[in-house]
Amino acid sequence: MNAEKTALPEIDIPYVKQACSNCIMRELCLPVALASNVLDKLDELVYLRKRFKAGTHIYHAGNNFHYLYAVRSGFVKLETLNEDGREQVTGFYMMGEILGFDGIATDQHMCTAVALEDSELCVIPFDRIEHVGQEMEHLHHHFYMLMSREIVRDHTMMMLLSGMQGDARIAAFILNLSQRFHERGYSSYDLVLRMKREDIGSYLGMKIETVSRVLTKFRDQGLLEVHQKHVRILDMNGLQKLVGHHPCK
Amino acid sequence: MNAEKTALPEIDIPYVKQACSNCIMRELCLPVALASNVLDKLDELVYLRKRFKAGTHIYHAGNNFHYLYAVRSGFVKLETLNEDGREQVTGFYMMGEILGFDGIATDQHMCTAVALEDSELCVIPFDRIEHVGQEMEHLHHHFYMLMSREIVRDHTMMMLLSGMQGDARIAAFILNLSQRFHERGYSSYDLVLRMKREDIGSYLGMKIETVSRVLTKFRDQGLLEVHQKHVRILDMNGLQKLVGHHPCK
DNA sequence: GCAATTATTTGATGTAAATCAAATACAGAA
DNA sequence: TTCTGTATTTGATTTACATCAAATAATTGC
Repeated sequence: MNAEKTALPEIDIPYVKQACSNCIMRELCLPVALASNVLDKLDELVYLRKRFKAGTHIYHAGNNFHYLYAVRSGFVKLETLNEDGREQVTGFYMMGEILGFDGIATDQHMCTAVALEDSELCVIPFDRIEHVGQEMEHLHHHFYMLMSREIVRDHTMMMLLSGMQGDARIAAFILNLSQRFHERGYSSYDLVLRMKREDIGSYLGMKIETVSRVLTKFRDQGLLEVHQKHVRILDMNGLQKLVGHHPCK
Repeated sequence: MNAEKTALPEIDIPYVKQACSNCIMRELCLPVALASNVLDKLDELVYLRKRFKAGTHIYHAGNNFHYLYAVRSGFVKLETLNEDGREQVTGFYMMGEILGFDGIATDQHMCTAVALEDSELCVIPFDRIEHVGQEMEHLHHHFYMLMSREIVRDHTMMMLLSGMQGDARIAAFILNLSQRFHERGYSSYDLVLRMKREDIGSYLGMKIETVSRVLTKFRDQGLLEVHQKHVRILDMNGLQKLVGHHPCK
């Protein structure tokens, strides 16, 4: 099966046994209140780590669905195939976040996941999650929660796309990244945008020229400092105002 | 707790015990390959039906999360609260579809669900789903599937919002409704739009004037027949071309 | 039934952002 | 280093859509 070439056979090549119990990302990634005997069980579920070089695919639209992927380090973009074949970015994932939920519906991945930089992901065989016994039952709750969170996030994104204009979209995007970095213990003021302007544009529904212009404008207004992929937030409040303060259609 | 007033206490007033095993919507709603003894179990899980008058709320953003709702008849819209307090429609649900997944993430509903016409919903206590025993384990798979489907649908919506312009959005919206009606055994050519133009506009990210103009244009082009809420598709192919044929930004 | 309210359509005008085009900056290879 | 391709920025023009405004149609209440 052609579609399988990328994801499956490679899985057993560069792998390291990885214990969730020792993982610094556990709090964010699988923050189940786990007794230590349950943690051992979890280690059996998440049984390998895999490295992906920048630009390589984690899975392709059409691949059979087997795994969820937890980002340990790096940055991943999700692209959904449009009716007419062109791709659009529908999400970005950073450390501690889990991707792959798009595959459960039809047992085939509906999107393509691409590493934006060299990344390390934990590979979680989904059928093991589904067949955990009674003692691991609250693991189901955790995955329901993760999926619900993704649904809520997508709704927020839909609102942003249908209700806000360029300035507000970029502001919301920057603030969202800022918060996610902050939650992970990084500065909420100094961000590195791992994706290209093109990806940002695709995600936010605007052309790269517009993305560029808005960023320049924000710089001129003293909201941001921009040096290619590095962005420093100078006026967090100003950005928030742009999002909340009726810059809508 | 004020937020609870709407959803909870009312739940036990006008209720009818409803057996999934006899429900005509089961195929679409909970199409688990069920042995009949398992079906009995299911009947215990989905234990009541409730009527909602047009315009009434099924749940409010902020309500504590307890139930999922399966639409038996009628039409429901989902609204998400924006940063600045205004609401935007993020989904429509018709018979056989399940809503409420937005509540799992934080144990509070993040959106508001409103009946667009007199509707009848099956109320599914979510904690029962989560605590089904081994013999009902594949029910988890089914709910994972439903949630994944919602995620995929939202991604499609994001693509539509960020990548297509007015004409294509409306075309995609009509075709989507058409298909969903068709799957339920209704005509895919004669549709009744239960929602207002305003809701359509909110959902598709355009002003009602634009929605109206596009519909008029489609009528003039011979793609549709429009009589207020009733829409008849005259040229399915033409609509599909509009969606697929690069009418994108 | 009629009046009052609400929803929808149609028209004229303004604007945000796409498009077209070209310059500049940056990154990797020879 | 210089060359080559890619990414980003900046400018001029066009366009899709929002906005403003008003007419028409459909609902709702009395």
